Amino acid sequence: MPNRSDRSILGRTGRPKSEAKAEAILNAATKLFLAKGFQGTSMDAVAREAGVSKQTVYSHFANKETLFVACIDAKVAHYGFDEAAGVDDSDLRQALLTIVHRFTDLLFDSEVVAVYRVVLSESTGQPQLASLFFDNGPKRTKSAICEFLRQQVAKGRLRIPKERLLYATVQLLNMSVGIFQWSLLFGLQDSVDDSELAAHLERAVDDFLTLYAV
Amino acid sequence: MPNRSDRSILGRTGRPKSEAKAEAILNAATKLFLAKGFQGTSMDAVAREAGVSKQTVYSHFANKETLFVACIDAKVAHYGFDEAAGVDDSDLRQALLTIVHRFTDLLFDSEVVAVYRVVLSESTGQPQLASLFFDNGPKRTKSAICEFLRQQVAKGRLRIPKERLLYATVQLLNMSVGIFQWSLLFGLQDSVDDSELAAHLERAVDDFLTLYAV
DNA sequence: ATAATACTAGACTGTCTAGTTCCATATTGT
DNA sequence: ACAATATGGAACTAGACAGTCTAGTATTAT
Repeated sequence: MPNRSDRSILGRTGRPKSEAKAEAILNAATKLFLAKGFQGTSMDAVAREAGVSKQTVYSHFANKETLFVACIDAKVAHYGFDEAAGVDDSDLRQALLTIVHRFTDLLFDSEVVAVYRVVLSESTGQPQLASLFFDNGPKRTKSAICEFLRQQVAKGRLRIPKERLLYATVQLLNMSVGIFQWSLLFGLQDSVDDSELAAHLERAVDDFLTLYAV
Repeated sequence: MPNRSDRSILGRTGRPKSEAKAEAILNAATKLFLAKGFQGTSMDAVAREAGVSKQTVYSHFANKETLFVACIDAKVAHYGFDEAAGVDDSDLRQALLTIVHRFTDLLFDSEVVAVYRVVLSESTGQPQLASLFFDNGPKRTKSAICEFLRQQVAKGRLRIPKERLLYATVQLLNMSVGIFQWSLLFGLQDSVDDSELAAHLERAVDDFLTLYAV
């Protein structure tokens, strides 16, 4: 793993590593890992897809596992969800609708679905991978939305006991995903009908408000 | 696949296939598939684990895929969930609690978690596998519980519009699984604390009753 | 220019894999 | 007894894989 960002070391000479190649490798590997899984992807295929020699792959990433973790890491960082903070909350119902729409847009994105699948299948052999994904993905999302709910409680618009804030957050999200997430994960459908989803989310938010609105 | 149940063919002679060996192969394969996934399991390993020659494995199951599907099929058949029908419903809240407890007991069973994981990871390459699992597993569970709710509506104890019965069923189940299922699937924890789960399920059922009780 | 490093192209090792085939032996129905 | 089939054990094919190595070429800082 000391193969990357040696650029910063002073007194370094010779031809520098190409960031462009590193990125090409990462993109190629991500594409293959998400499509074919960890074991289904060979380093030769990564090199071929990246238009690079295998040696170069190993020069940037120590081994297959390192490369895999780097791919997941990059994807998780890319799909951030800290946007619940900036939602206009003048109308609470509308704000919640916006939030759950953003949430499902993220969760039902085909690439995110693929990440879920591949992380799940490799999480037995690599427990730290699951933490890496979970802590930087779902957990951050949950925290952001939980914080929004806490603010609404503080503003006197929701009635949620402090010790139930996390429960209520998960409840809102679980009600929002409905049956869609499993259908997508299992590949039984490859996209969600927009109007069907919108109707579903309205019910979920209304039920949530029934439980917690002041 | 014409390798099995040739027993029924009339005029058959010679040494019959051993059902015991077939079962040993199935058990060994199931164990390995659930622990190491489809690609992570070799037919040699299955033969070794079953205490049987590879030839015998191929004599009972045409190929690796057939064997895999047979394993999933057997597991799904074993973990049936048609028990919602027989629940004593004199006390509705208690009946719902019993049902969601049975549901989570099933869903959080370590072997069921392993089946979810392996089916998910192989569902891209084998879409019919996902259907096999989904139709005979989660879908049957959902139907059983949906039917129970329908009866309670008929008895005038719940108020759920007919077109929302499925929505309400999924809602109850999604609220019940909470964050536990993901933690288990990702291997972040390997069991659920009983009292924590019990408290969670009480809240879920109470919320459900708040929404739908007459 | 020179030294240091990155990169390509490919050969190569050692290991694993699925699937097939051969043959000797075991077990069964007729 | 006999024919038919199952089984064990092992060899074999044909190929994939991760990772290493070499040798030549390209690029860069000094």
